[in-house]
Amino acid sequence: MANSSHTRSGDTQVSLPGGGQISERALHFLKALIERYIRDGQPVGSRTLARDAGLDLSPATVRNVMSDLEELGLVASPHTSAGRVPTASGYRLFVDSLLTVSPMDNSLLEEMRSGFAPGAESKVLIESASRLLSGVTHLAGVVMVPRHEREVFHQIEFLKLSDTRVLAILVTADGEVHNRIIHTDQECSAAHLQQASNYLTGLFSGLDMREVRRRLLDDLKQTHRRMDEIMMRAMQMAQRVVEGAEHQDDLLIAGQTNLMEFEELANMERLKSLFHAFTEKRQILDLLDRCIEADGVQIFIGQESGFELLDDCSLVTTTYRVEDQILGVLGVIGPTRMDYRRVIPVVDVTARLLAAALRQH
Amino acid sequence: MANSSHTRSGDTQVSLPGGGQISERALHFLKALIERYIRDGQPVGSRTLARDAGLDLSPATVRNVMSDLEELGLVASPHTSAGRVPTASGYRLFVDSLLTVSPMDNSLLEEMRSGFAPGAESKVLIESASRLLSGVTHLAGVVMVPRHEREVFHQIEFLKLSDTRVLAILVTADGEVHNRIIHTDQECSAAHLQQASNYLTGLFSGLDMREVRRRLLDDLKQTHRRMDEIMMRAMQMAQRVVEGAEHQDDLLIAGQTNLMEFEELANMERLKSLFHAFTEKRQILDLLDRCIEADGVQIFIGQESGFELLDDCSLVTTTYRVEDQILGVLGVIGPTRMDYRRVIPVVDVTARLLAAALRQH
DNA sequence: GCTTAGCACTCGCCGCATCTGAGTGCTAAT
DNA sequence: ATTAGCACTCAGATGCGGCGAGTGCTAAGC
Repeated sequence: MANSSHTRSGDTQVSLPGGGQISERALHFLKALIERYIRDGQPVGSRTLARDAGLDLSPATVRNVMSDLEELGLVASPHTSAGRVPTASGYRLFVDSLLTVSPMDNSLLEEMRSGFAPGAESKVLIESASRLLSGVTHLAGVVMVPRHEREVFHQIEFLKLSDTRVLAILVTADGEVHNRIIHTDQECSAAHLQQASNYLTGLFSGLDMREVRRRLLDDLKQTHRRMDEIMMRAMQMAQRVVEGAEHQDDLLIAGQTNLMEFEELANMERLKSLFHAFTEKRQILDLLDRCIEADGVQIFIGQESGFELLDDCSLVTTTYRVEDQILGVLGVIGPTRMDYRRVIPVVDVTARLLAAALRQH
Repeated sequence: MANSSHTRSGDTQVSLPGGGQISERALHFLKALIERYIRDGQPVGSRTLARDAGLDLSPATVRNVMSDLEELGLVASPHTSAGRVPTASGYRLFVDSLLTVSPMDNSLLEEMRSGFAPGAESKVLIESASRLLSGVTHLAGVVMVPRHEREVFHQIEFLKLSDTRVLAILVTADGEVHNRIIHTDQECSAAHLQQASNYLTGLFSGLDMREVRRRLLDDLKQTHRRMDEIMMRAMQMAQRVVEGAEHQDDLLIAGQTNLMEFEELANMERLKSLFHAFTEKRQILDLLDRCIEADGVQIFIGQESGFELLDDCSLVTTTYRVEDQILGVLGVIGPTRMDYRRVIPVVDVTARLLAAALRQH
């Protein structure tokens, strides 16, 4: 066992994150194997790989190398007489150091760019983004919409609907509009409402929602008597609006049905719970939340998501931001066996396009 | 062949919509067969049916009757040595004349009633309805939301966002709020906007949207010069709002994943296209549109929907209305083999509860 | 004249054995 | 270090016999 590694001694050795050593050549084979497996989804045998790798070596040699890769836990064979399949760690290594992302084809870029109607509302833009993601990659596209917390208060307005109902309209700096109907016990005149909205808008305009919420609470507590009654009521109404808009951060998913195409997921049980999670959204949101601080494209492979449902899935995400302010996260969900080379640039570009479109507000 | 019908001559004969004759007893068997089939989804054999029907007849007799039913196209056998399965016409006859809907259990009624938060916004109520439908029946619940056309204009308000952008808020009589951001070439002062909204609200309040749209068009054409410029511009803005709100009639679907439980639909191809139709919504909407004039609970069985995707599905719908005004359609989609006895009252009650909740506006 | 027992028959399904082909690991030769 | 050769493994396809559920028909029974 002193040297079971089938590696030419002259070959460059590379050390693995896991601690092992691996030859350049073995990595080359791993790359070829994964690319092949991504292409047609079937275990790759030594003969095929020998042909694929372009190194003019015999299948027997390849077998030796594959045996090493297996020992390192980078590939596995579903059963004795099948080829090899990448493991999660195999994919990990692949995306981290082997992957050469293909630059994006110009016509596709153009197509994607035209997917965003310029000047549209942010909600529409976000829908476009998720539709594009799923359409172009044939996977499920996800976009987490701006967390309300990070939005900036712009103005608030009250509209009398009837004697006891007031419509509050909260406009944020990015042009988003939130409505809420408030039932009041006391009647408010239009003039009072106007006054209230002017007051609040002056007070909070330009602050982010977290700050607004904080001040609202403080002011309500402290200045209990100093304010006149109308302003007091205005503050109370404002609080209800702001509270109602809490946890507005939502998730848009498109192209879920795309996932039904993949045999590795073609299992009713799994699909059902997956789709269920998609409609519940909560868990997916939590997951995306974890990506929000990261820079650049993030990839979760298989169990890395720490979320059993997505064991056979990968998640490719990135943040989109306007003026260094992170607005949200977008990406795709698909089987671990997805075409990372193509998917990664698409996710990246979508984020940039979305950000650019949002910047126009 | 003069009399191949295995029917006691003393038995009451009933004529069928299709033209044939059938004995009361045969109908009783049909009913038992369908109920059994709905229960456990497997072809029903003569022995089982003999036991089930409670008539103390031998399997042989039952076989004769079943043979008649088959001749009439009410049941079919998947293959020689399987039992019988209801056909679409069988189900049709069943729901039309054999079905005894079970009165709704009180605790369920209570549960459903509490599913509607009193005084909530109509959007929330509609969501509750679709969630309830799918939750209680374990099928997919659909609710078509009020067609904007039929809604009644209540008030309109304009809010200045920036120099060139105005937020238009359209409130309908049922408390629904529609926003739209309008880009204007010319700057509008807050006073002008106030004036405009007063003017328009006075002009259109109480009219239904169809009427509003019509008048808007007429007035814009005819009174071209008689109005001052500000009002003119107000009308133009209003038109853009109303236009934008067109075809707002939308569809809410809940519990799609429930459909994955049924083996008769457990076919990736079919499921995929079904789910696709659910996200596209267009076709389902058209279908529901056809139910809008009907009174009471409507049932489409299998191909009756005229919509290939739903060949193995049934659709149970009813309208919900407030003060004799039809607001929309709701119901469930599920496999033809669904428990109509239970589903029909649920659909019915949901419609009533939703209507009652909406009436509070 | 219905009803029913009896019987031959059909046919899907299950388990079993067999065969094939792809792919492996090992060993010995180059 | 590489490779040809070989024995071996194993999933998947194919074919076969038996079983059981269910049918249709016929003839006997009430």
